[in-house]
Amino acid sequence: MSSKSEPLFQPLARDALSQRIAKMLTDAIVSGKLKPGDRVAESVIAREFGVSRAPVREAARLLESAGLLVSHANRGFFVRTIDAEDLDSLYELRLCIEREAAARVVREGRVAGIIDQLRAQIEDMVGMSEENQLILQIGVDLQFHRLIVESSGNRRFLAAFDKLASEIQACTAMIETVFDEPGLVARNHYLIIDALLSGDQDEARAALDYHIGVARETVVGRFRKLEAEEAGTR
Amino acid sequence: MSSKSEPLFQPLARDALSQRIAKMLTDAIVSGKLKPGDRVAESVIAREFGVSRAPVREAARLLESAGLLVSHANRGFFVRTIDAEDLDSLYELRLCIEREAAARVVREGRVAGIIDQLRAQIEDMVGMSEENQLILQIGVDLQFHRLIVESSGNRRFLAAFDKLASEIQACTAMIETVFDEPGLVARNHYLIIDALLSGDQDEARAALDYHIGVARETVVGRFRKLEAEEAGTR
DNA sequence: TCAAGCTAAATTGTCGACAACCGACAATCG
DNA sequence: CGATTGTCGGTTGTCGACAATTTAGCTTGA
Repeated sequence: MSSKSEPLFQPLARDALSQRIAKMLTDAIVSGKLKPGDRVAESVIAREFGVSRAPVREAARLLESAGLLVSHANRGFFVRTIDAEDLDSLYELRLCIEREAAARVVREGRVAGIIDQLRAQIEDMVGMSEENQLILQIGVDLQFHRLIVESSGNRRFLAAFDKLASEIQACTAMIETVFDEPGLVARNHYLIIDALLSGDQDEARAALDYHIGVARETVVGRFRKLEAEEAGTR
Repeated sequence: MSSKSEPLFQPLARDALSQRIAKMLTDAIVSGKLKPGDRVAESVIAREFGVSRAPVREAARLLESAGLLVSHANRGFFVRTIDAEDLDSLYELRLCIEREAAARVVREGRVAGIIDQLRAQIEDMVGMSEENQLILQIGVDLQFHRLIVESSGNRRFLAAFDKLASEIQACTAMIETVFDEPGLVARNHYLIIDALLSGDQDEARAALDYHIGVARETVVGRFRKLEAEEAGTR
């Protein structure tokens, strides 16, 4: 029964420590338990996890290159603070990448291969919006866009997108209500599907210009308001 | 002569070790002393520099996030191998970023502020092309493009560009003659300047589409040939 | 009261050491 | 002779320790 088709055992991930710590820290950040500007002292984290500082440092460097932490020489790591302008820049870069990725998907005729999965993801989003699972919905939302970028076939697009996505996710986690009408946002993704199916590269670009443009305005707008409030209380 | 323009002494960076090691390693890679696929054992490097493994590891992680090294769990670091397709993806991403950056420079009226510096850099390139200083010319070439991206005002554009640029530089260092006519390549940058001065965003985009498109074809083409040769000898 | 200066505690940068692990070669068995 | 198993050198992952630096609290003086 087991010649070679089914390897019976998975490779049993054993990079364990630094990877696991990185994941814990990531979760703490995107879930908001660690807030922007918070200090992340490696010695403290190491004590809490009951490990030495080396793997914590490793994990922190990982999150630094992911853009979730920043490090100041001789002063350690801090949760990255991000201002509205920076977030806006982030969305602009995302737009550049995603519109060309979508165009590429159309150009290389890869739409058919992913259309079912995309539809299913929209359904998921709609379901989550009805249950007010905002955080989860945003996760699937990013997965939807990631799938498009992934099937563009350009590995650099994907790598850049992944980096952006984690930061965007962390930012949106800081905003209480990201969208007024989550259901509408979810269903708007059908417009992207339509554009992809049209087979016209420019139409695909236009669809993403619009879609991401709306998200950009909404999220950055909320963020600006949030900044203004904080400036007031401070 | 030196009130504040030229600070005579640098702040004597005290992150020293890992930073300096990272720079050394980077130079070794972009200059081709370390070739793609080469092993970079932290213990070996540490011995050579006469330091412990910690700062070497730190530096290696830095270069990893810069895309110059890759790490395999429990096996250490290797100089990143890059195939022609990957390089092509790299140029495509670069194009996405740079064309929008240029459009932004025009849109926000920042051309005047950098035009002199851009011209000077072209002159430098021309000079270097006449002295067959190819590696140096490519450095200034990237500086030219970096200046445009920098003055776009989008910090994410710049960060992404810097990451790309180091990889592109490393790749071009592997090719003996990158361009047949370096002087022509240098002077072609005037076309970009003209487009920027036109004040038309689309013209700026088109200029970079063309310019980077040419570089892309040339470099990727050479790289493909290089790959074919290696496949033959292997 | 508050600012500046000083001391002590905490934290980072670096180090050397040890165990776990990988890859290659030698030994063993069929 | 081929394949599996055991062994060995070298490397990485992790640790605890120490010195340099930063931070926080306290004292001092105006």
